[in-house]
Amino acid sequence: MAAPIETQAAAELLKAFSHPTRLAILQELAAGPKCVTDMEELLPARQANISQHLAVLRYARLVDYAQDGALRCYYLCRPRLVQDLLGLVDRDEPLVKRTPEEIRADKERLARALERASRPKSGKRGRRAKVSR
Amino acid sequence: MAAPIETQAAAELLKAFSHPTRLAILQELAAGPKCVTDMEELLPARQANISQHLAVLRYARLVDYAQDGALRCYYLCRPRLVQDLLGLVDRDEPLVKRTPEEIRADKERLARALERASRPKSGKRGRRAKVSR
DNA sequence: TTAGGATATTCGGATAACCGAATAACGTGA
DNA sequence: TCACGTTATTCGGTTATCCGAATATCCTAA
Repeated sequence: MAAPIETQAAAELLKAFSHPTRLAILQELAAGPKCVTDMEELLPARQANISQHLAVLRYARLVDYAQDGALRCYYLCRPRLVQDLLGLVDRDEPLVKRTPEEIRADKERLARALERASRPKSGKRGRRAKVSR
Repeated sequence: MAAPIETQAAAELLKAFSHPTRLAILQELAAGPKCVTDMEELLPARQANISQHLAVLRYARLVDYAQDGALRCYYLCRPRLVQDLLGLVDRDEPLVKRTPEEIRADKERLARALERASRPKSGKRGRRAKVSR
């Protein structure tokens, strides 16, 4: 069974993504490093505001910067994560619709599986479970 | 060049994910359909609150329910999206660190690429661009 | 039809997010 | 050093989110 994710941390990370301006910034940075003035002309937001959002993204460890003279060139410090996530929200999946019957069947199937997992008594093929690690 | 995503809509979608309780709910639903009382005993939250979060998830079209008597069995109506996203935030990527020199090189490379793309004068293989509908 | 279980909604107060304006901090070239 | 360009931070008002409490709605069995 998949280990439950750390919802607190994960939610904080996702919150950093959950703003149109921040998404736009990440999108721009996915195309290449940029400094704040670059972004000012690419986005419908002002300098201070962009800086504020960059602070949020920095805190979430999604971006970092390299100082180049008076400029700060921002870049994605977890590019895979950002690109994959942008890709995910971009694609659209057809909505699933389920009937009560399907749900019942699904629940029963799950219940049986849990049964089996919690009571592996009928051990043909000995006790030597290969521990997952 | 990748089309820019609809940041407004995408941010709204991501906002639905950005709460620990909602993430936990989605995680539970990823394991199988559940009704509210099921979740009450799985999560550290009360009925009304869970219902409120479910309303948010419903509005974001992440979950739907099938009525079964007095019960409402909730399920993921975009299971791929939810599972992939949960998978993404779970894995951790080493943080990239860049030097100003790398950044400069990166910017130059990008600039040259844009040059090439915007000035495709040297047209061997004629003008017949296949228009994308 | 009514009681009771399951779920949703409304309300209100607390907290957090957001953003513009002003200003601070920093780096560079003169 | 100084002025200026670039970016960050602080402040304050507005709006949004969150959650408990109370209550409403819906369903079913008796």
